[in-house]
Amino acid sequence: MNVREDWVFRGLFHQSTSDDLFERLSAGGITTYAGFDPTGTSLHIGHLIPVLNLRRLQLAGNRPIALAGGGTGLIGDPSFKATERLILSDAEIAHNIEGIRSQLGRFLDFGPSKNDTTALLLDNATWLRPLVLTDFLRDVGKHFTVNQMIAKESVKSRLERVDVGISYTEFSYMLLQSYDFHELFRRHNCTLQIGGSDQWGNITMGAELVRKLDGGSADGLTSPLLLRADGTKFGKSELGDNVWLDADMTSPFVMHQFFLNSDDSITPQLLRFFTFLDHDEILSLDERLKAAPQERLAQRVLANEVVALVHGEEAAKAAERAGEALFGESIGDLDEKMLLEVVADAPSSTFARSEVVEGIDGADLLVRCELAKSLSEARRFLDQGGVYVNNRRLAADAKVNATFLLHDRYLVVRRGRRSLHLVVVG
RNA sequence: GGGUCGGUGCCCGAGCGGCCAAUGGGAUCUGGCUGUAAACCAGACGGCUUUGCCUACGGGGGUUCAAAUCCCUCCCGGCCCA
Repeated sequence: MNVREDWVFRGLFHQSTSDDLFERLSAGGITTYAGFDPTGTSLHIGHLIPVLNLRRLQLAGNRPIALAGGGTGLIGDPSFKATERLILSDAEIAHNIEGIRSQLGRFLDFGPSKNDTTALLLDNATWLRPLVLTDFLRDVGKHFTVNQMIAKESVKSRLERVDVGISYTEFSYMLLQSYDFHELFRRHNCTLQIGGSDQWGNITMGAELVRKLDGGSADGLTSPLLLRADGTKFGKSELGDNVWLDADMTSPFVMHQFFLNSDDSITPQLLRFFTFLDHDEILSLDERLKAAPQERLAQRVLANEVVALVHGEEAAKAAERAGEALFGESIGDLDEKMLLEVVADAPSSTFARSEVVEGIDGADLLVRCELAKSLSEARRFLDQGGVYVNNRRLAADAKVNATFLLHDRYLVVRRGRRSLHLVVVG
């Protein structure tokens, strides 16, 4: 497999420390690592990029190492961050690593392999925590000059900001990440670190440390950071939440919708970053996107591919069906199982049958479903025609009674385009 | 500590005795258009028992028929002096 061709095609290549790195990766046998901050119990789609890149390299015959930052997570990476990071407790970090561990197995092959490409998951707490400060300063610190450290772009903003500054703790972060590279080189003959372009400074320092401390040769390879058309960070849902890989935190349906709604401008790049589709297929989707953008074929394929990758084929199909039902045909035609699937992510509440039989005022219903903060607001929504029951617009003066019930016990209340609430009659 | 300018709705920011629930911009929300989009257009944007009433313009007190607007005081922030 020609790794260079693939990475260049996909736009995954930003910078590397060596001209023949791709050729060596194509030949296989290189051990590569990428680090993950255990700041949450789950990875999100932003983390997925380096994970999938590790997978790409594994498929090309190299060994990937996913390094959980159980040690560095105690410090916090200051790179391009505006303010000092919150420090997590030992217990939180240990808990988070457990969550991440189970997710990585979906993407990297940890099983035994003939040519030694078995993935590893390591935690840098293993070697960072036992470090003795004086030894570390003498053996490692000596190889860095503060001059080069303060010259790094990644900490520049923090050094310039007298109001927040940067603590000595965070300033030390780059030494620890460099030390990781040295340990991985020493323990596993790991000679390559990959990451986003914001990690370039940290990566090259690590490669340098490997040379100085071990006399070895180590490389770095970075990918461009993924940005949306408006220049903001990619990966947040409409509500501003991260899109998590954990199905309990972000349902497959929501993730599917997230990718389905991708901007035309960024979709070709997403197809390259987040899927394993071959080049011809991606090019033909690019064409289709240009020729018939309203079909959104590229977005559909993207959404299905990513959800299938993260949650499996079945989940991807179900998410697609759910979306079609919710936005396409009348929701009243759905069978009960499908109905519940479509609204699975919506909050729900239970009403007594008697009050539904009596009839509920539209404004009251909205407030009780927490779709309006006050009766005044609820009336506004009704007057503006922004309220729907079972996907049918509710007249401002209408009462909702038993004739509205689906399957004799459900009401799907919607305010505007996307705020849903399920009422279950008990 | 002295002086001075300021603290207005989610944010910015007008208003400087009645016509102020308070101009304008942004954010947000709803509708229209559309591709479950962007852009654009329209409307809404304190609460309520909604042709009216109540609570609001840093806190408290006062003047007045009437205060976000004037006075006193306290708290907080900027700037200048010490």
